[in-house]
Amino acid sequence: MTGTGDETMTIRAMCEAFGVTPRALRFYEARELLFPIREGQKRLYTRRDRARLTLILRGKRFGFSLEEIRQLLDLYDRDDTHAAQLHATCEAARRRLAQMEAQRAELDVAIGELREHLARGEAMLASMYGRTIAAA
Amino acid sequence: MTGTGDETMTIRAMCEAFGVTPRALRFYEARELLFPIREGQKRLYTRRDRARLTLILRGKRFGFSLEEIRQLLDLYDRDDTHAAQLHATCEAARRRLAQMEAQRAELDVAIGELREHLARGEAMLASMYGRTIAAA
DNA sequence: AGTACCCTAACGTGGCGTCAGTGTCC
DNA sequence: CGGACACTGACGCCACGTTAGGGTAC
Repeated sequence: MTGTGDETMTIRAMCEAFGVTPRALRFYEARELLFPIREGQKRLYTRRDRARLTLILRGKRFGFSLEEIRQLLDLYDRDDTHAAQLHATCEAARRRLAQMEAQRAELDVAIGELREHLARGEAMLASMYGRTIAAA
Repeated sequence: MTGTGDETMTIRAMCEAFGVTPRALRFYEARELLFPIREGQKRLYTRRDRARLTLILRGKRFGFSLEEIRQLLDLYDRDDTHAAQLHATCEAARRRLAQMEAQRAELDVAIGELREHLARGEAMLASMYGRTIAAA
């Protein structure tokens, strides 16, 4: 057994379970997103840390900053009914969703432009080298 | 007259013409993307700098790093026929395009997931507050 | 003398990666 | 004694923003 027999996990076990690096977990702790207990110097991650990390990684996939995620997690802790927390999370999600949709629109434009530029560039190359490449 | 009467521009004029900050122009110079001449301490930007800045900003919209842009600009300078440069640029464009398409796909997935989460969250809020909000 | 513009130098941002050096356990 | 793991700084990355402090020209 790596641990003491209870439900805590070492940093290594956490990394394997969640697919993150030790550096990332320490970083989240420095930013006050995780609060592992200490056994001597070593960190031990509890169920609570695991739940928080799940939410952290989900938030990251949606493009929330760690600071935003921290604030939502804090709300979650302070709110027993989770009503206010849920409300705030939905608001944040709506704002973030709008950003992501705007970002997708910009990305679509950029992709379209780059495709055009690329087509023109390849056409120029073809005309420079003769028609040998045009068929490829 | 601000300048010496030739075709150079001050940093201020460049910023207004291209919609960038002085800090950005100095930064591009530090990274060797621009080479304005000096009149005393002041920078004077030539036609060449303007042409390069146009390409820099275009490259940035496509998500190229400044280092990648610098390499392409350097090729452009060293290659009189621009054949090799055009070839390299097209290769870089193809790679970048693939990245952007992958990013778009990920973004689509994330948007879909976030919409689902949001819908569930709003449904929970509605059930908590009764049906008063559900119709809104 | 003010003020409008220019300059350099250097730190801050976000999310970690990557050493460097030390400690602990087996 | 070696090796695997842990730890704490602290600097590096990218593309600048933002002071801080000083010069120069009108």
